[in-house]
Amino acid sequence: MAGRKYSRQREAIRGYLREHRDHPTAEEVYLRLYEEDPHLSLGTVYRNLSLLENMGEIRRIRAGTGPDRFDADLSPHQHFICRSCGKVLDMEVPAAALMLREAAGSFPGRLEECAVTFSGLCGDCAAR
Amino acid sequence: MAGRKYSRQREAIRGYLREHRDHPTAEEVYLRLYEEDPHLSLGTVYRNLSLLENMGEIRRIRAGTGPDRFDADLSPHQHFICRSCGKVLDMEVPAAALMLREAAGSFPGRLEECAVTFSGLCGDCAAR
DNA sequence: TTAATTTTAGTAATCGTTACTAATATCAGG
DNA sequence: CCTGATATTAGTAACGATTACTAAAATTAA
Repeated sequence: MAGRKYSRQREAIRGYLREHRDHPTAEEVYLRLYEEDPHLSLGTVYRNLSLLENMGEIRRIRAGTGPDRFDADLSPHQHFICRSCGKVLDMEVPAAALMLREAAGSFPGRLEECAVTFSGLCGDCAAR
Repeated sequence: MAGRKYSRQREAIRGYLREHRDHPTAEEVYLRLYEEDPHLSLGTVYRNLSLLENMGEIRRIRAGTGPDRFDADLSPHQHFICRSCGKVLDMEVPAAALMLREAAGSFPGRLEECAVTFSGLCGDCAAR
């Protein structure tokens, strides 16, 4: 598999993301796994998150501001980021697929990706 | 108008963005205006771009990777970023408005913005 | 003209992330 | 089980984009 070797650290990162679907940042993953492995390095977390992304095992969510977040849920969905509390919520917006098709039709190149990110106030924050 | 004073620098930045619709970065704006005003500071450009954004006069485009870009075109449209040459193109995707309405309908908070960014290869880069 | 307030230039600091390097871990072949 | 080639790591330094700081200069209302 392309000269890739097993790594305990990568396995832990992969496992953490599969169990925690709250879109953690690299640092959040690091802090949590550091508790069980005090020799873990932040750079290792960043490197493996990028690796897992390239392998197609996880998705990177580029929050408007602040650090990137990561998601092991590969099903087609979008994200909402609350501008007040920073929470990231999953969104199901079927029209997104339609939009990609509509855009790809008239585009004179290769349209590969489409990042959709909603923002505003989440239910909790809007209640105030 | 909210205790804001005139500034020659801000006027130059506003003017540059209105005349150049190629989605320049803060540094590109700085380098170009620096030629006419060798005392201009990069921090001043960043500060005024954020100010103009908050005043609703320009839009900030968060490119996937790399620095933010700015756009004085406030009409509803989306952007495409070429992953090969970095060029930013305007896109007209009517379904985007539909998507926002669809999402807002079932959302239990206040859905304010919807950032859509396409990526892939532009026409020129795809030709190779 | 004056005085309050905003803005600036210049620089330092911050944040998220990537790059570097020597040491360690994995793993295929003998 | 060794052994060597290669991948991976920890730790730290460096990086790019942006923001924060501060004293000086510009704007503006009275």
